[in-house]
Amino acid sequence: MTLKPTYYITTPIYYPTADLHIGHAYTTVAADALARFKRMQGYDVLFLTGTDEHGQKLESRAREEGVSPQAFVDGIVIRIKELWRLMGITHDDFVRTTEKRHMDVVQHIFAQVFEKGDIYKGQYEGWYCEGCEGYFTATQAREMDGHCQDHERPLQRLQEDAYFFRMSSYSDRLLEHIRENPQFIQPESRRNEIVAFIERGLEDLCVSRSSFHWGIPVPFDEEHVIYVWFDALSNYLTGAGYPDDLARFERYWPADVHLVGKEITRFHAIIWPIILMAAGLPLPRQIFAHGWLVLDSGKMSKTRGNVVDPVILIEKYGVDAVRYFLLCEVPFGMDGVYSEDALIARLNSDLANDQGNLVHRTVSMLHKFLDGEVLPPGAETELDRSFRERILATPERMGSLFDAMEISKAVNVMRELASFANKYIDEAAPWALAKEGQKDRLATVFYYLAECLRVLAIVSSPLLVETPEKLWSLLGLEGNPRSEGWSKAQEWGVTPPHTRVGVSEPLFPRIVDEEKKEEKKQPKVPQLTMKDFQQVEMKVGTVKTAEAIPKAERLLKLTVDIGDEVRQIVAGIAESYRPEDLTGQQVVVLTNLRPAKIRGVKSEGMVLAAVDDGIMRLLVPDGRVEEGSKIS
RNA sequence: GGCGGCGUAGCUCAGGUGGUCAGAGCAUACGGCUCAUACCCGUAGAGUCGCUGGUUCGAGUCCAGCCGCCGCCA
Repeated sequence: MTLKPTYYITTPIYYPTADLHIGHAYTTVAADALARFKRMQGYDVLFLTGTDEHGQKLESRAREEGVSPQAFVDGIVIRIKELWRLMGITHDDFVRTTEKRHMDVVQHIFAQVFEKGDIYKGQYEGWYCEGCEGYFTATQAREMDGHCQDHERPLQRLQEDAYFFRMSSYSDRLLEHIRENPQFIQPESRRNEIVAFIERGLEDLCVSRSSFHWGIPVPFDEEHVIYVWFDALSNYLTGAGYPDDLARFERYWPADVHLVGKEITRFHAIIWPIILMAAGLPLPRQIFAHGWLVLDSGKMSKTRGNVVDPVILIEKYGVDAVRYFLLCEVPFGMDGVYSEDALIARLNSDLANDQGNLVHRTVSMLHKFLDGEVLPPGAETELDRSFRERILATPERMGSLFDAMEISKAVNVMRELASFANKYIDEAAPWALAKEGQKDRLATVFYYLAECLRVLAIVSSPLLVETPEKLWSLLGLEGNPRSEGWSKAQEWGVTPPHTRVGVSEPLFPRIVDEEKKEEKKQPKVPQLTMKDFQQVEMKVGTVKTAEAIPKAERLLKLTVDIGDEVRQIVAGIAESYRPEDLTGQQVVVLTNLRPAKIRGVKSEGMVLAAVDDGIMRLLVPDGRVEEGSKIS
């Protein structure tokens, strides 16, 4: 019997009329990150997702396809589960509303609320369109001028028997609950909307339909199926074992958070709590409405053909890049803009340049300077101390941000640590330490860096699914970062001294946009004035001696007579000219170039040559001229 | 139409209760480094803080009006 605290988190259950897009993936990845974080913190997590498989729309979609509704959804659900597998989603249960266990729950609740008197049979009256097979509200009917545009026919006033849920009598209780529990509906703007909505007064809700049959039958009246939202919302109870497995149910219920898209806040923040109150069950602790991933090209829709398929993105960029983008790009409850360019920018700047390169340069240097071994650290300097404090503060800062649902900010804290580590490397300058033979300092710096990478592996584990483990084994550590536990990231000195690191390969390859690369290759050439040009001094010279420079395939060391002096010049022409052919050759020399050492060889000028596809051709005067002749 | 929110550097956005609040990241430019995935580190922006009035010694920060965008209104 475990005494672990529990954490129950849910996603909405998705409507399987078509494959899911990046927006669905966003919700689920966010929930997954939170679930993973809570597990690492030691919570007994129940992470639930699923599919909402009933309703008229599905019934008619299946009819269009010429298959049964069940066969139709079965096909799509397989693909949804495959998507979650691809994205590394770690749900503990997956509720399909067509499962018997769920249908039993819904009928159980419905009957219970009916017996209590909060569901009653009445007459539904409204504006009906035969083409739409649906009712419109009075407001909608007025706006439509009593006429359905889609089907070009007048709305009919229809009446039918239906069951109603007495929501009206719960509005005060619900309002009170919302006011007393500010965390109940988040973010605040959504809560205000909900409060405003309730304050206008709640009507009873029609919770049965008889115009179609693809749904869960009202237990005592086979003519009617239960309203889809009543059906769908109850999945949160099904997943927790209600009502048969009471031990499980009491352990996990009430849910800690229902993560939902902002478009379905109302169902979760009004209908669902009232269903629970009517059924005598505790309310969930929080409904969190997140924003949307909006396309820069406008709203995502099937008809526009701009639906973003997460599977394709994962194939192109890898699951961790896609997850990172989703988690980092959409802040707390706000909308975020999706574009492939934005994803690439994020991947390159954050993952490849900052974090991936940090790992790669650290491990490469460990091999180069310390033979791949993490040695015990020596004395701690001020620089080391601030680095250590920064490392150890990271998990806690990230943790409290996760708890506040500020996932993107938590991601940022992680990024800041990588950035700080890069700065630490620059300031510690291990290459200089190696040159000076400061072995003790070197050992300390790399021990600190190893610890930093260890912590990064742990704190990135809720966000990413492949890279943290790769990093872990690269660091030569035992086990894997996920099972380390969050608190291990707050401990110092966990890396055993003398650990040997593996061979590094870039964790996140940069995505290079070929077009942009071309642009960079050919920068705009600035226009020079005559005055600019007159600053350049070029003279004709004659090569006196020429010899190869050892270990430098392209370079030749020349001595060139430029009239009043003989200069030593290193020229990158060895691939096109043999030294022995150059003696006596006249060349053009840039003589007022600042002297430089190239491969340790002094060079006082530059020999001009044309380059054609790698072939060098020396610029020579068209006829012999005096050494030192100026070029103008 | 009613209620609510937003409009700040090229881009994405931070900026309790009015007075170092004119900022961060990305992008760009320049400088540095050379361990590294042309990477990293440092420095740089004058952006009328949507517009117009007002309150105030002083307003992105409060008030009014206007313009534009968005959310909720079963």
